[in-house]
Amino acid sequence: MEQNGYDAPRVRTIADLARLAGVSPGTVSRALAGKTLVNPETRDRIQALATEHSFRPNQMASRLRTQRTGVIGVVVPLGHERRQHLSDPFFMTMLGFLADRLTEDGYDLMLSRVIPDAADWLERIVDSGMMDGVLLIGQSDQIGTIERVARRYRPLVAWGSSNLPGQVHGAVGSDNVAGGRLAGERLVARGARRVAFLGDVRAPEIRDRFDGVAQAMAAAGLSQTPIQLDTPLASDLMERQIAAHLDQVAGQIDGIAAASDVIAMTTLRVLADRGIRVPDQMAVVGYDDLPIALSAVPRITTVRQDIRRGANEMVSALFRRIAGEDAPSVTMAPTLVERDSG
Amino acid sequence: MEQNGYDAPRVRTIADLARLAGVSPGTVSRALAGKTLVNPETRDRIQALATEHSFRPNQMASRLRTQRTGVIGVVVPLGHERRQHLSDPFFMTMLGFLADRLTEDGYDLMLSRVIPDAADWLERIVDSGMMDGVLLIGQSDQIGTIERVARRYRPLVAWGSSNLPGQVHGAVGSDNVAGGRLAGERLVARGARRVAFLGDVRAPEIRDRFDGVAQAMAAAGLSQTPIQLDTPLASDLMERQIAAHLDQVAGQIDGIAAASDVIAMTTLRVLADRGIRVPDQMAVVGYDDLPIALSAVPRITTVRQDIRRGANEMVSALFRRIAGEDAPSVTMAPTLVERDSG
DNA sequence: TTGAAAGCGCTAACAT
DNA sequence: ATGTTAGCGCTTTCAA
Repeated sequence: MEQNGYDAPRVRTIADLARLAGVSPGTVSRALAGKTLVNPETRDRIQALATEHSFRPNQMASRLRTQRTGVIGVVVPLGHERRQHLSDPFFMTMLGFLADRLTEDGYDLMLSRVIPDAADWLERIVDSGMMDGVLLIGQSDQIGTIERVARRYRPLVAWGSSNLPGQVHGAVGSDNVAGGRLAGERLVARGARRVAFLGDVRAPEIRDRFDGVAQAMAAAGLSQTPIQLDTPLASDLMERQIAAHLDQVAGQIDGIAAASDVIAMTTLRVLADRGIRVPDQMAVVGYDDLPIALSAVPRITTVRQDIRRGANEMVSALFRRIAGEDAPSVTMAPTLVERDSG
Repeated sequence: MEQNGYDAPRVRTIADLARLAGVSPGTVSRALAGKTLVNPETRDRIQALATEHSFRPNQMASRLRTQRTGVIGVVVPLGHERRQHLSDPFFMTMLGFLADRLTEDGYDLMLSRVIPDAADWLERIVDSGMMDGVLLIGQSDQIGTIERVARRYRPLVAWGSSNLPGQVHGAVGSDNVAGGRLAGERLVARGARRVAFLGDVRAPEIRDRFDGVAQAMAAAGLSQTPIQLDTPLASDLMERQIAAHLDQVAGQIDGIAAASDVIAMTTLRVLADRGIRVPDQMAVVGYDDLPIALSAVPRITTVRQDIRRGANEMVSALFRRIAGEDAPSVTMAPTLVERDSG
């Protein structure tokens, strides 16, 4: 079509198409939306015409009119850990599952990576009029902000804990204390008596994991609390930092609880460099159960969070909230995946 | 504010705010946009009022009016490999860098994961009127479609090769043949004489890498072409498949070129299970240089693609195209990162 | 410097 | 079953 060199003016609007079809814009709108109140014949004719001219209605206009955007905002707030990059495997895995699910349900996904220095970072997002709902991956240290906004903006669900009394925003998360306990118990069962915890406890979920490990140690009658050692998230720094930490506590520990599989994997790497055998001389337990845990040498024993299920729960809760229903917070139980590292 | 229990009706529109300020909507619009043609005093007064009522203009309306969306679409087409999940580390790393850069430049990022079964999947996206430009991560087997759309839709840049004669869409990629050659040369230098290539050559970039490896082998005077072995992308399947492959060619090969670091890492895992020492008995070279390559045991020798730079080049090219300028395709040279696995 | 008014392109009453 | 009309909330001429 349009091979004559005299291009017909491009069909850009419903009005254009209506003129071409000899009907009114309203009819075209109905026909394209597949509504029942149009004569099947006109509907087909209009749809054919639309295809022929590869016409697609302007979404911006449609969304302004219907006040329904078909977009879900997925926001990653980077609080205390500004250096953290979006490519963190946990975020990415979560994001992947969210994208899968939202796409299936016909929603688009708008991604924002925000460093919450402006006090109204979340307001800016929810009040932009650009999305039907917002999903937060991680609450970081922004629970106050999140609660404030959630008080008046319902379709908001966050990944993270829901232990706040009277909490109004929907939260989906796993029980990090229980997860930490699982890790601690495993280390004890493997004969560890003195363990180090690798992770930055300024993040509340990491703090919970640490507490869980400590509880397990105490329950086993070990008087010492775990040695907590910070780890930066950036991968190049992480290895050096972990190496420095481990050299410092060399000989004093026989077990390591890592706050994530990424940390665990880097730890294995550092231990291998030092000729320390895992798990014989040092038991290592990870957290998350990302695919890399399975490909590491040795395979990483880890506390599994069901990220796919988490993503699905988040989306389901959000949809319920968009529909005006209530959606309770959900806390999932972590499980221990026993492999070879500890 | 609004603590009296009689909430003032929420200020939702510019008209609301105008009424409150005793000016016209036009003036509010100008004031909020910080335009110069408003009296500084009225401007400040209006801005203060907006802050007080935490008013934020509706983006949908603004964008419809200005015909500028501030949104860049990032699209991952999953062609021949439908099972591939968005959480593929390469995609995710790329996405992370793109998000960083786009956020910096004040754009929002709309993510679509499409399975291109409908012939007009890309048209649907670019004609939605929802974005100012589109970035494609990977061309999959959709070059035809991409070219067709790019012919009339300029702001389109894809990650991938640009070897098509007369290619009209902008492409940013690395030279996969050269990369494959690098891998092959390294294996030869390490004493490998008979190598296997692990990767699915139906993807054009993987095919190029295979060809590069083959070229290197030939240049070294080795008559045998590499044995090509398919690998599924799903992580659980991948390990079993690789194990089966390697058992089948056991004893016949002394080097492995992996199409990605993920494949390389899984390969190391399988070799460790079989007690095959790397690199002494088997040299392994990866591709991409993802963070995991550095944490693997042993550290993976790999062909590095500068993903961060790639992301930046893509965005820069896209912005130039949005501005109506021309942006040539760019091909980056891969480099060899020598580590321990091969 | 500000106001009035005309749309951006679409949809949904309402009317026919 | 289809047409007419009035907006969605904003920006931007044009006029004052």
